Amino acid sequence: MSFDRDQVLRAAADLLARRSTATTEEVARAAGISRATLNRYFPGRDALVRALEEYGIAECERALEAARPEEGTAEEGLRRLVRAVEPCAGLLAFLYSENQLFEGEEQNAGWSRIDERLTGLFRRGQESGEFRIDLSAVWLTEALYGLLAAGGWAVTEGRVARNDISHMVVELLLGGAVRRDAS
Amino acid sequence: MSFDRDQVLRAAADLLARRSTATTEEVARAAGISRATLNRYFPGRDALVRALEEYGIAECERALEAARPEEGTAEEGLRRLVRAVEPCAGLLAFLYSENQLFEGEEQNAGWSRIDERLTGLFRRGQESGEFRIDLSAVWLTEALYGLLAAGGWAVTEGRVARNDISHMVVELLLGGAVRRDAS
DNA sequence: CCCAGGTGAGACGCTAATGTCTCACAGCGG
DNA sequence: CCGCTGTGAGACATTAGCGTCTCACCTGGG
Repeated sequence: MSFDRDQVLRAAADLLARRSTATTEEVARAAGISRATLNRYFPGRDALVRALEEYGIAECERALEAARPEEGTAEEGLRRLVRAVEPCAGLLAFLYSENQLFEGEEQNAGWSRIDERLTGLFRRGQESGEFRIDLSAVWLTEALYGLLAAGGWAVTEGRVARNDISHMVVELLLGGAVRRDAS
Repeated sequence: MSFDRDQVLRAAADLLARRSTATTEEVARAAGISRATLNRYFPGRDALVRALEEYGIAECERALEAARPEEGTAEEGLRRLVRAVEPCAGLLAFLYSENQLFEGEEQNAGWSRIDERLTGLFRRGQESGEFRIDLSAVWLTEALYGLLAAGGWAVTEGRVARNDISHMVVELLLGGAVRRDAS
């Protein structure tokens, strides 16, 4: 059985998204390889987490690529983006909470790129008059992460249906809870 | 120096809200007591986390008590509630992510009470016509937790100002990002 | 002053998780 | 058939964190 790095990363992401404290032994078993092999390719748990970070960043950038958030209205861009990024909400939730631990170290530059792109989307919406300006673009970005993570966890706990996440997140983020008659 | 349970819990909450993986040694030092004493009163890290859970639940219930979410419009209730609960956003973020780990065990009954009360608030808003009904009350509750946690983390990372959290959370939750002319 | 209770400092052993190493074996190309 | 390469299984040492214990010390009440 030969080693498939991407398949291992996907299995690890699946497991760690559900149980962030899983041991490397469990990760290896979930990936169908031995602990020795896992350590050969990812020397240390940190290396695995870093690799997962790269994987998550790549997924996000693929989603950004597919969603083209700078085309059309900002609202349309955001809708496309959330729909594209929703499949990896669980992984994002894991990385989001994991990031809170890397206190001293500077975070991966990939996140900065993604942050900037998201913040840029919200800022564009503000400048075009679509989005309100009393909520900063930085906060809207942060809120998007938070809602995606909340959605991912709510799904794993069975509180909301997986298929609803995308709708729930984007509708709340855009429109809020208050009911309005006209669109 | 005599033992002050509440002061220890507050110090532990402060520290663990920032670094959820802090060792018991660090917690003891932050609380100004020795590891031995910490272990005398909280036998095991689990016991400490459980005590923090009780503490957080009590804080939430105090906030609920003070905010009286069932009085006035649902929107007013929510505004009062967020303002009252915001001071412990960091602790809530810690407990929120910690809860993801207690897979098998049933969660503390206190959370269920709080969940129900929050869900009840959102449901009341839906029934009175204030809140939209295409976002389930359960999801709105979950989103409130997620936004509070995101706000808490954003503050510890210096992305948004502490004083803005309450406004940011409640405005986004109620009104969303889309700009509207009339109130 | 003396005593009792509580606390801090530190040593000790235990456990889980990890990283490393060895060895056998299977697949594969010569 | 033979050697090479990569993998799995398991043993092993190491480490960090935890829980416990002992003992000295301090402090407050009698």
